[in-house]
Amino acid sequence: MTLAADAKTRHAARQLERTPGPAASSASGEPPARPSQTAIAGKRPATDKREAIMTAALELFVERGFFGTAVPEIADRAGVGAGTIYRYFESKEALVNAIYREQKLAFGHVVLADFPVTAVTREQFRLLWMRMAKFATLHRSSFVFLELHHHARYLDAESRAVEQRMTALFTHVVIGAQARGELKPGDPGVLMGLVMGAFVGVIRSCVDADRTIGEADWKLAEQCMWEAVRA
Amino acid sequence: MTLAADAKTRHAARQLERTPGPAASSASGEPPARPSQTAIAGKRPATDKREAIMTAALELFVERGFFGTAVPEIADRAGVGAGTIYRYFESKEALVNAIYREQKLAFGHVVLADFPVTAVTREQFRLLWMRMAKFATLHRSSFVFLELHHHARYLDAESRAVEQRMTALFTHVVIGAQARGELKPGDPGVLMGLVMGAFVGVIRSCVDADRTIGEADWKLAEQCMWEAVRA
DNA sequence: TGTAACGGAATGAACATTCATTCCATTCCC
DNA sequence: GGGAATGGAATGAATGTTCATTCCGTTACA
Repeated sequence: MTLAADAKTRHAARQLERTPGPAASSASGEPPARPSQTAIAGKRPATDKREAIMTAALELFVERGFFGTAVPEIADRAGVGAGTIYRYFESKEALVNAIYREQKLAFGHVVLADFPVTAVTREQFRLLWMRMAKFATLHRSSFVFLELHHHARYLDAESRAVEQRMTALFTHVVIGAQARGELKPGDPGVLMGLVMGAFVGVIRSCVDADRTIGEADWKLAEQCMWEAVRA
Repeated sequence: MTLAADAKTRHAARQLERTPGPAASSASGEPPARPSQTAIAGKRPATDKREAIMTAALELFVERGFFGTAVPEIADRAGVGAGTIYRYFESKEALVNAIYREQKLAFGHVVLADFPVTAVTREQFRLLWMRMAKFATLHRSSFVFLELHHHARYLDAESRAVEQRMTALFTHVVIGAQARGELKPGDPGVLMGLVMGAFVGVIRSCVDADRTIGEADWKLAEQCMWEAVRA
């Protein structure tokens, strides 16, 4: 079990990508015709509008929620016409799904890149926590966005799959560590919920108090949560 | 400091109620004329419609979110006409605020009633956790609702005040315990965020996995989180 | 000049809220 | 006691607004 878990995690970051199964790529991501794509090099890619739209939408979804945000508002903030959004995304729903996947994968890559599969659990835990902290600090709204849309009904199957793959990876790490007697026994889901929830709770407490989270806060919290889950 | 905290908590549950300050009672809660109210005794109160509306709305807000829920949907589920809702609530926004306050106060009463101010922190912690668990188990959607709307922009000043009063109470307990050397030092907000977040995380992990949370899960989680915050 | 990208007014659907009407428990009058 | 009158509660079709999406005239580029 332990070995399986480690093997599963070795190329963890890579495994988050879409499974190349049947009917996998048509879902709802891309518009009928993606603009320009023109030059192999040079020409600044026309995708900077796509990015502007995604950035604006992400911010607004965080501020007001999905249904609370009007598409023309997104267009305004992105500095494009309302119609332009539909050149890049099939619908508002496709847009939120594209953002979700992009951010979830970005999070996965930051957190899981070169994961030290052979290290002791104490070090793995510290690394995971601190990488999550780094991501959450650098991309605060992205992190809040992911939390907010964690299980929204407008997420499609592919977006849910990205989430599930990530959860599965963590679960294997936890089960392995439990088997080695380095983590408390008990339902792995509960332990992970505890840790992830606590992490979110720290961010939320600081957002609420309009305070920034310092390195010291993160270290304190990390120490606390390690003591929470260690065997 | 310790004494202040204890004194502040002695009648904790009572302190959550609205401060009778100026301009406090006109906000947006009640309809122009509350129906019937007819008999001093006997006659079943016409408020069962009000309750039906609030119950239906709470469920739908949890399922679909505030903006994702249409008022006629609420009316349908409550078994009343759409117009009836406006006899009891000034607007959709007033409705969600009424629900928020009701549930937040209910939570506060369950958790803080007869709080043992003189007990050692270990026991206070266990009691708080287990009472929260009780509330969350008995009123799952109420708890999810409170989490979901924690900082929604459509909450009015009074609703936010209810939330703040509760946070303030907890903060005093934490600061007192820290002063006595029973909890880890550090920003009380971070410690509270850690614990509350972890609590929510456990619930979420179980909702996600479509699993019910047993007494054993709650005890494990409680033990974990005590070890997280104890000095 | 021709082609593709763009903007933003136009469109139709869905929404929150209103209001003219119905319903019914109670009161009043004989 | 019985029948008519009363008025507040309830209703749901109607209303005006807002929204996601489309459409087409304009712009930018090759």
